[in-house]
Amino acid sequence: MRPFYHPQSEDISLVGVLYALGDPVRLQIVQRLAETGELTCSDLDCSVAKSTMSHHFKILRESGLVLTRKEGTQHINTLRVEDIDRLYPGLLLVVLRSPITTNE
Amino acid sequence: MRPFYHPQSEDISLVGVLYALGDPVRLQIVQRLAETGELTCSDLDCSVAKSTMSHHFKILRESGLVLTRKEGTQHINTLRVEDIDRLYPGLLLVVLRSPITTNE
DNA sequence: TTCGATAATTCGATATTCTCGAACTATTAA
DNA sequence: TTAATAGTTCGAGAATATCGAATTATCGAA
Repeated sequence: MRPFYHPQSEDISLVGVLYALGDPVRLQIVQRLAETGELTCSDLDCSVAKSTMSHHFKILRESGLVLTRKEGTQHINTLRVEDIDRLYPGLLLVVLRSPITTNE
Repeated sequence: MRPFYHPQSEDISLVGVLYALGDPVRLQIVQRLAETGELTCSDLDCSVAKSTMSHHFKILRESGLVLTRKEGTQHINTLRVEDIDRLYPGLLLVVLRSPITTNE
């Protein structure tokens, strides 16, 4: 298993972040992360397959929205709140203000 | 040619808007629309095919970001600033604050 | 009216991306 | 070791994007 790629904050692009947010599953992950602080894959009871979930976390990670660290057998995900707030002030507020989308 | 579909403002979803913004060509269109007020397809010198451009405008329209009206042979596009600002206050500011992305 | 010219959409084919289940890797605990 | 848990990677089929060519719509001139 290769180590995770996390972009430097200067390599985070707006379009990449918006792309990552533009999916109902990923948007919900980000909304729950913002509420709870951190989450593992399996904290989310989701309608999609485990492998798909892994793919979604990869996109969130590589867009710069999420930091993933290993702890034992789990991967713990957190929002890169400071980076995103500094680069795109107001964006996370918009995402949080909207009610959690029940998976459509 | 069927008439254009434009969602009612109550049918505009955050994830749909973010999806529409999460593409470099569409993001640039929105940024330019916000600056110039209105644009036709052919106002944009773009690296993508005409048919692809048409597809991008369709996605912007159906997400609720853009209103398209016919005037003679042209289709004039405007941002639905009031709807978006009311539904997702701060979102357009985030998009505008970031420098126009040269088509990557 | 008919013939271009202009503007943009629609169509059909290929290319890219998404989703899934199965197989695999890594870590911990018995 | 072995089994259990957590998550990734792989390969195939489904969905979406992009392109060029054909089509629709409107306007202005012959």
